[in-house]
Amino acid sequence: MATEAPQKPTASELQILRVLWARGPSTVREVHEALSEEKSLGYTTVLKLMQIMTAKGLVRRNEDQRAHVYEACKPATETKRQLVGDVLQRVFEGSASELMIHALEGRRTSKKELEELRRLLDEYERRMR
Amino acid sequence: MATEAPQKPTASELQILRVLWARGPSTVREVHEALSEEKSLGYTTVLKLMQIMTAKGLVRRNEDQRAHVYEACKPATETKRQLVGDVLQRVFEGSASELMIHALEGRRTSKKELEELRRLLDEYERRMR
DNA sequence: TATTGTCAACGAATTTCTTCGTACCACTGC
DNA sequence: GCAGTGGTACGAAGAAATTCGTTGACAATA
Repeated sequence: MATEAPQKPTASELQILRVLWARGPSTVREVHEALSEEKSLGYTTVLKLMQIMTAKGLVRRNEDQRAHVYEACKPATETKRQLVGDVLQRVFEGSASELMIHALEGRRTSKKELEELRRLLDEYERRMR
Repeated sequence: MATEAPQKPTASELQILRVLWARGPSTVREVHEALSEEKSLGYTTVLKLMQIMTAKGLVRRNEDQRAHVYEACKPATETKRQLVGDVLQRVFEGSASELMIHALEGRRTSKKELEELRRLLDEYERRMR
C-alpha cells in the first residue's frame, strides 16, 4: 500500500522508533532485544508492529539479508517536532509559553537545564533575525 | 465504578475537557454546540463520550436538573501538566531542552513569545531558590 | 389529553491498537 | 536428505475509541 500521508506513531510504535533512532538500521531481533530491557514483549509482537509500521510508511526495510534491516523513514527530529507540535496545538492552542509552564512545573529542573534553555532562546532569536 | 486511577484523556475527550475548562460547568447540549464550531459530531456521540468520561472519573456531573451539568474533575493545569509530562518522558526522555528545541522549530515564534519564555525562566529560577 | 420536543440510557457497528499463536520458508550441519 | 534454527507472514482475538440509531422518560403546550 505504501501510503504517503505523514502518519503519527502510536505509543508502541514510538518505542520502536526510539530504538531505531538510537541504534540506526536494525533487525527485528535487535529491536526486540533492546526493548526487552525496559518491557517484556514477544518477538512476534515486535515483528508485527514493525510490519505494520512498514505498511504505514513509518519505517522502511532492506530485504537483501534474510533478517530484514529496518530503519526509520523520517529523522528523529522531524517526528519529534510533529509530536510536540501536535500537543502544542491540541492542548495549548499553540502557545509555547503555556507549554513551557506546564513542562517545568511538576518536576525538578536543574540549574544546568535552565541555562541550557536560556541558551536555546538566545540562539533561536539570533537565528531568527 | 468511579475508578480512582488518574486517567489520561483521549484526543476526543480532551476536546470536551477544553470546552468544560473554557465554559465552566455545562450541559451536554452546550458542549455539543461549542464543539460544533470546529467539528461535526452528533449530539449522542458527545453524550456518550461524556458518559464514558464520567465512568472514568474525568468529569463529574450534577443530576439535579433534567439536563445534567458536567464539569471537569481536575483543574486544567493538572491535566495539562500530565499530558505534557507524558510527552516529555515518552519522546524526550525527560529533557525539557529537547522539548523546547522541537517546539520552537517548525513554527514561527513571535518576539513577544520569546520574551515571555525568558520571563518564565527567570520566574521559575527565582521561585526555585 | 394528545402532540411535540428535549434529554439520558442503552447497545451495536466499526475501526484501531496491541498482543501472540501458528504456519511456513531457507539455510546449515550432520 | 532431514532436523534444527532463525527468520518472515498470516490471521485472530481482545480491548479501547469512536460514532450514532433507537428507545423511553418527562415536560411543556396547544
